[in-house]
Amino acid sequence: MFVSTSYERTTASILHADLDAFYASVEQRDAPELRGQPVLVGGGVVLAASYEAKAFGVRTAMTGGQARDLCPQAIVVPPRMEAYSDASKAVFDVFDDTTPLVEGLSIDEAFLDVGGLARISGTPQQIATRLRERVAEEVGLNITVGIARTKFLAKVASGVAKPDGLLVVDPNGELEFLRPLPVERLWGVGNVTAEKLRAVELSTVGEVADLPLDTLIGLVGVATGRKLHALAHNRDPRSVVVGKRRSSIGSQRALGRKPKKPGELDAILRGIVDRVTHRLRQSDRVGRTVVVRFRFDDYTRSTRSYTLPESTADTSLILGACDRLLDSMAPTIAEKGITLLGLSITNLSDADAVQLALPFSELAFSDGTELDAALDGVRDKFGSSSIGRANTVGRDMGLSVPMLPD
DNA sequence: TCTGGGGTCCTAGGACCC
DNA sequence: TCTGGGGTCCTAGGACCC
Repeated sequence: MFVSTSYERTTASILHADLDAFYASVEQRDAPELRGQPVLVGGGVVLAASYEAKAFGVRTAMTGGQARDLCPQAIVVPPRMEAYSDASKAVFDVFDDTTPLVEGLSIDEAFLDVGGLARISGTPQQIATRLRERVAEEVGLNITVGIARTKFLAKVASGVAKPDGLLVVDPNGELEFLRPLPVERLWGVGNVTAEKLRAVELSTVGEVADLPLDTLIGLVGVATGRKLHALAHNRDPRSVVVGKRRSSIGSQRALGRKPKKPGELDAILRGIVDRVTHRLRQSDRVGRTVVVRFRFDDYTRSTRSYTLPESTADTSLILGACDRLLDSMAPTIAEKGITLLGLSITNLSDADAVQLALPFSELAFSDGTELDAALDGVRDKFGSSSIGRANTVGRDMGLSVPMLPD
């Protein structure tokens, strides 16, 4: 991982790039007859809606029924996850070609730090304009870009500017931009938190900012309270971080309400385990914690997890753990009925990494020389040119050492 | 025609260790 | 024998995001 320089910025040089109505736009790009039409991706629940559909009030995560009430003429298409994944890769290639400092947030958005590129590529605004043109020409999709001094403001800016827009937040006008915005614009404020805030008559960012920290913590909890307090005061020191890796890989399937035949759940689980372990192996990761996810007929949810003694991507090992977790839930499933089955593998590490533990008693940190010597020893022994994740494990320092090809 | 599919981060209690 | 402080790991659940 590489973190961009964390000096206090004075110029707006962080870009937040966000693909517009991503899944629906890919569908319209690939099927000309869908262009200009209200398009919904996903029938049961709306995964994405084209802007033509959004004009009727359709929103992501609505049920199919609600969406069709609002927009009966909408064309519904099934999701094509692989097409979206390919389109995402093509867009990220353009990002990576723009600056080495790219931090992906999800399949359709990323932060780009263009602070050091003035001499080579021009101002952030010029860079963003070219980026939008390139993504349109080379991938055939629209992106919206927000530009600001901090990540948070850049993301807010892109949200305000979409669709197909570009907005710069002037470093001299940040509070004027921020304070009138509705609280929902704050990162981490969803329905639940927004309701809590609105219940005490707080509706704008400025009103949240004027609240004492302790009051805010009392309303929404410690972690959320501190975060919101900082963001509402326009404090966001986070840098663009390159090379972040996903920390879980999972898959799930909605099952509908119809009664399940004997053995049906086992077969579905088997399919999900196959899919997830295949993706693990493809990305050269192994995982240690198996999380099985359940949703019941009454739409309550539960998870059951089990941590294996060692990380693995082995189908039969993970399937065995899943079977036991499914069995432990069998009485509840029999009683309530099941409508969703899912699996996540977490606690991920690199499949080719060697886990080492170095006793602290053999290390001294006063000037770092002993630590360096120990790490040199590791490099010699394993022929590795880089040391991966380091963490403390009891009285040892744990190291994850990627085994690189010679 | 009621309810995707992929993720992240935080909290809190209990077990366990030194 | 009793008390305790400090820490990690595991499990389960909840909020939030796209």
